[in-house]
Amino acid sequence: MAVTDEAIEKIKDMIVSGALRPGDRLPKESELAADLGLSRNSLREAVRALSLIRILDVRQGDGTYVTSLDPQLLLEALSFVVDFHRDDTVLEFLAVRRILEPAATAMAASRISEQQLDALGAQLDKLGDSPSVEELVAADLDFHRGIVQSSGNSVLCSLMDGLSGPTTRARIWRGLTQEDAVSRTLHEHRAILAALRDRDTEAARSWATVHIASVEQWLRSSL
Amino acid sequence: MAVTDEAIEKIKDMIVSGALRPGDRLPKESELAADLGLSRNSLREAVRALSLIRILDVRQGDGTYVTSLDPQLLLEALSFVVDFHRDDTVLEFLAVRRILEPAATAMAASRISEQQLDALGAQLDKLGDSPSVEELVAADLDFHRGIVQSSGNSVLCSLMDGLSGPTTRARIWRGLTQEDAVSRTLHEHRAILAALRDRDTEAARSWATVHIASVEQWLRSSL
DNA sequence: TGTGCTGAGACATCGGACGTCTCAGCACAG
DNA sequence: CTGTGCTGAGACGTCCGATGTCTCAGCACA
Repeated sequence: MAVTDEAIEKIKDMIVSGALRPGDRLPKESELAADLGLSRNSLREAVRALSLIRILDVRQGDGTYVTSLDPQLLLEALSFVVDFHRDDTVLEFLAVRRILEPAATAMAASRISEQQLDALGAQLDKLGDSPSVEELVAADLDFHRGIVQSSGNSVLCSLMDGLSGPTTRARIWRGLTQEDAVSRTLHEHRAILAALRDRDTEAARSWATVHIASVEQWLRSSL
Repeated sequence: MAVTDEAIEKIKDMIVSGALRPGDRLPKESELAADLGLSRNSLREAVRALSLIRILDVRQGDGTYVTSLDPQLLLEALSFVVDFHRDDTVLEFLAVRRILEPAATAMAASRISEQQLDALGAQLDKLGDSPSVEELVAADLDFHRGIVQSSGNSVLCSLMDGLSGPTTRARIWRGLTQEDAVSRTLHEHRAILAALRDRDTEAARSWATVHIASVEQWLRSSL
């Protein structure tokens, strides 16, 4: 195995074993390189790789630190990966979302706070009836993220964020807005919100399913 | 932004835009470095980072290639990230699995081939009644992977693989095997298989839910 | 025709030099 | 005494050039 790969493993082990804890600072590059028995250049490749997936945080002029290792942070890397997928696998991602989103929405129905409900309502009101594509994409993202956050599972939240990130959604919406989908989407959002307000778990789940399924159906017919 | 980060973005763009396709070979390091306007060392950091998450495949003495970009390959990186999570978030990962696994099992019920069913049955028979921990972990992984593969959604399959990889499962099983969980698990596996044989979507979904929930319950009580 | 050698090309690794950035600590003005 | 601004040490950022190692295509020979 290449020395850089070894270094990646060793740093990983140091963190997993607890020798390095979240927020800890690593020895300076030259020291760490000496400890692990490789050159600074090779070590830097390892550090760079770990920093791309948000394990390490390098601050020029300061030092290198272990990140908080929050699921939220680590799963962010997922969206980077998802960006590489082409249209033919978008459907599969959407199918996964169709499984997760209704479940998350149902979970939220029994846990969401009045405050959150009001925030979601205000957001829908602010959007109006004929938003631009960018506004709609942003609002759609915010709306669903707000709900999933209320599910109380941060892993689930980050996963959904990664799976249906801006890029994916934009790609879908680019075509979708040409139909009557805009008003239907807004209507469905309101229905979901109403179900949440009623604390109606099953209604929330069903509306979320309908919501995703309608997108999926459109996408399937247009590919 | 650092030159290396720019390079990562540029290489990503080249792939996403289609200038570089899966399987394509990149220009040699020195050339690419010159094209992107940075040194070979810095470029190498970018390449290493992208190879860690399976976007690029570097072969010493040959060249650097774009991988197949299969969802399966890319989501492999997920398990690397999951390894960093500590016990307190394992429950959240399990909760996500509790959502996905029943859905995947239900999907498999209507699509799985006779051949696959026989393979799963043979695997269960081979395991016997009192397997070792390692055998059980491996068998458990294989069993569920086999089912999820039959769901026909490769993204779902890779995602599940990443979320409940060897490390996570081993961690859970280490404690779980001390109880009567072994025989109960084997029994549940057989029940799931029977439901699949009957093409009984709902029974399959329910057994899968029960299966995960029992693990979750044990885990929750022992933390 | 098949085997084995060989050299070109590409990645692997290293060590050192220099630039840039951050932060703590000191000096000075208010 | 307090707050501002400078300054220098330390750490990361970047680059260069040299050398080692590996892969593969192509040639020579049996």
